[in-house]
Amino acid sequence: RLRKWQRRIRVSDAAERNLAFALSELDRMAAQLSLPRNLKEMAAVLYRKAVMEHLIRGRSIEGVTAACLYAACRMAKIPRTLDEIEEVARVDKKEIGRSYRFIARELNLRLPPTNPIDYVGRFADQLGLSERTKRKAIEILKEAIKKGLTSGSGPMGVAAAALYIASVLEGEKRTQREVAEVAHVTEVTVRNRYKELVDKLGIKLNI
Amino acid sequence: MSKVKLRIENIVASVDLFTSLDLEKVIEICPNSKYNPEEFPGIICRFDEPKVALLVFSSGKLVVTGAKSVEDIEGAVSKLVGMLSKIGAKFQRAPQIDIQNMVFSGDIGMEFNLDAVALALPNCEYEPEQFPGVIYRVKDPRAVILLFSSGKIVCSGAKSEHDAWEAVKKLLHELEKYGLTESWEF
DNA sequence: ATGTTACTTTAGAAAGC
DNA sequence: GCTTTAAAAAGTAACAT
Repeated sequence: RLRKWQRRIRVSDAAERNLAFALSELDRMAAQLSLPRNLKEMAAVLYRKAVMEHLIRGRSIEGVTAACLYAACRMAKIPRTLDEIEEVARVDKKEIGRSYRFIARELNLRLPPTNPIDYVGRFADQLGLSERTKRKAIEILKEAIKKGLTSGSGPMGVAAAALYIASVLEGEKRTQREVAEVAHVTEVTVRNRYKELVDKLGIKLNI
Repeated sequence: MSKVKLRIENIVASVDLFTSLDLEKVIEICPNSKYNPEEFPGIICRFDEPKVALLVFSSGKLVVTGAKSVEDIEGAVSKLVGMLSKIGAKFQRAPQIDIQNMVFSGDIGMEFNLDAVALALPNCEYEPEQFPGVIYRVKDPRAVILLFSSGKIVCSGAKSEHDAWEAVKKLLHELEKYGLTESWEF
C-alpha cells in the first residue's frame, strides 16, 4: 500500500544517502592521503560488502569507512599506519581498530600483519635513498623475517631499522632521527630495533 | 620438553551485602577512599591487608579487585562488613561472593614466531602494529589468552584456576596440532 | 643516550549517563 | 558505548636526567 511504498522510498533514500556519504568520506580520506584511485575503489567495494552483510549496525559510517580504507591499503601492499588513517578520519584509532577487526572477521579478510618490506619503498623515497639501498634493506628484512626475528615488534620500527642499517652499509647514511621521522616512530625504537637486527644477523656497522 | 606454569595475578569478584548503604557515611570510615558521584557512582576504597581495591555502591553491592586469592577477597569483605557494622549497618544474611574473573600470567617455556602462529591458528588475532601478542579466544571454558614471542602468556576471563588450565591446554593442543611446538610436561 | 612512567591488549562486575 | 578498579605480558612513547 501507499504507506509501504513510502517506507520503502524512505529506506532506500536513507540507504542511498548513507552510501553516498560513505563514498564521499572515502574520497576525502583517500585524497588527503594521496592514495591511488584503484585503492579507493577497493575500499568502496569493501564498504559495499559490509553494507550487504549488515555489518554497519551499531557502528559509525566514519569508523567502517576508515577501517575499509585501512584494510584496502594493506591488501594493496601500500600500507598506511593506523595513525596516518586516524589523521584524516573523523573517529579515533580505537574505533578504527575495532571496525577493522570486525569487518576483517565478518568478511573473512585474512590479512596477514603488515610486512615491514611494504614500507621500504615509501620510507626510502622520502629519505631520498637509492634503489641499491632499498634492495639492501629488503634483503636484511627477508633474512630477519626468515629467522623469525622481530615477531611482536611493530613493522614500522623494523622497516626503519633496516633502512638505517642499509643506508650506513651503502654509504648514504641517514641519521636515526631522519629515519625515525619518516617511519613515525621514535629514535629510541629505531635504535632498539637496529641493534637487535645487527647482532642477531651478525652485521658489522662502522658508524 | 618444557614445564608450563601459571601464576595468579588478579581476581575480580562481585559481592552482594544485601543491605543498602549510605555512601556519605561510608566515606568517613574508609581511610584511603575516593568518592565522586559525578564521575563514578561508587566509592573507591583500598585496603593494605589484604591488598585489594573495593568499589562500594549504595545498593550494597561491591566489586573487589586486585586480590591474589579467594581468601583475600573473603578477608576484605569481612573487614568491610566489620567497619560497616560500627557505623550501624545491619546484615541479615551472609554476603554472596561471586568470582567473575581471574587473570594469570604464565610461561610455555618456548619461543614462538608469531607470524607462523597467526598463519596457522584459526580464530586468532595478531596485529603487531597495535599489540605485540597473539590474542587467542577459547570458547569452553570461556577465556582469552595473550601469547607473546617469548612464550610468556596471560590468561584472563577464567572463573577458576581449573578453567584457566583447561583453556591453556586447549591452546597448547592447537599449537601442537599445527606443528608449532614439540611436547610439554605439566 | 638512558631512565622513569605510562599507555596499548585481554576479562568482568558494579550504577548511571 | 563510557566512566572506575587491578594485574601481567612486550612494545612503543613521552618527558626527564
